[in-house]
Amino acid sequence: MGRAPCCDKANVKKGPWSPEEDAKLKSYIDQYGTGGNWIALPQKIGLKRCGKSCRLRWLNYLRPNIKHGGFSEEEDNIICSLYISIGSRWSIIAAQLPGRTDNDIKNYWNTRLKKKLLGRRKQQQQLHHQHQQSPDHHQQSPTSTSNGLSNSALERLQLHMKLQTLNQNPLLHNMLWPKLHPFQEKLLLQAMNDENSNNNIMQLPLLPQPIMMESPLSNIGKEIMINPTNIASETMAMTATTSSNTTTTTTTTTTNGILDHSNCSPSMMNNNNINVSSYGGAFQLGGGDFMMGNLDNGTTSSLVWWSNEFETNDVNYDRSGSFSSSSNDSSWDCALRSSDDAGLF
DNA sequence: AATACGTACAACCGCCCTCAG
DNA sequence: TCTGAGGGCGGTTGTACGTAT
Repeated sequence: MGRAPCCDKANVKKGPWSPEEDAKLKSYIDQYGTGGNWIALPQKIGLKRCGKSCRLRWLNYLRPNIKHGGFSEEEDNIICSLYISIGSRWSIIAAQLPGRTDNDIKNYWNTRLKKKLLGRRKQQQQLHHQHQQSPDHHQQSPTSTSNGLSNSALERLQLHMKLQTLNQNPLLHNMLWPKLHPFQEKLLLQAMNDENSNNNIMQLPLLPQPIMMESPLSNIGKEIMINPTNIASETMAMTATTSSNTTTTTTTTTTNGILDHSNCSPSMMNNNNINVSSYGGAFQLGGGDFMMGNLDNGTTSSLVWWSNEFETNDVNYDRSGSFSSSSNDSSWDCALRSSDDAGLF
């Protein structure tokens, strides 16, 4: 049985609010408050509006001290930082920006800030996806990418990547990403901890050993070890270890597979460890930027990394690879390929 | 001047959560 | 414990306005 509607939709006005309606609503709430019942409110004041519509109008436009437009650089920074760490939880983000509403921030993000930060890459991706939608390619869900990550998660990764790049240039970093207020830093850390506690955390110690990884689904030893010195040019050895067996696969890359961990973001490194949360990390491998993340589509789980197109637009920088597993302890597929997009192999 | 296209944003939709009965 | 109403929230749509052709 379906839920009863909150109002009589046939007799409810929709669309933009008139100044008269605004005045009625504001005047009543100023005088009596909302009374804790938005559904009953429009009848009380003779408005042919849904209670939810009244609530939205009040919260987003009529209540005092609401700011519209004119987002500052600092606000951009806060929105971006929080989006990276907690995703599209607009109400939480709005709570950190006095006078801003979740709707306002959401609109600002979707129409301007996202384009400002990701515009170039987005265009490239759209072109690429158009290419991929040929009959030879798999159909993709409109809300997911080719590797199964949600658009939101991918955007957050892309933004994180952008931040890593900027972090390597103190001048740019300071210009574009002003230092966060200590409270904002605390909030970020808290949000990240909350997220980490609910997901697989992977430690990526940089040790002079071949790349190794264990199944994200395995309960033991979730870590990847990456050789920080030269990995043989043109080839890369990988060992995938699961809880029940170990297989080794050697694959080739089209470029020198030299890991330059000196370019890892300081925020991602701690005593030679790279901490990767559920939404991934970033590092450089042989001149190309990589992002890494754990993805789980319900039936399979895998650690995936993919490259970020560099400003050179040189396709030689585009590489991606992934590990995948179909069950907790089954064998793994490992691959690294020259590509401009990520994917499972 | 007319039309097409792009952008910004207000508002709606519907799902999920909370809580009272 | 269950159920349903109300509130909260994120995603999406509709439309007005600006710009390009």
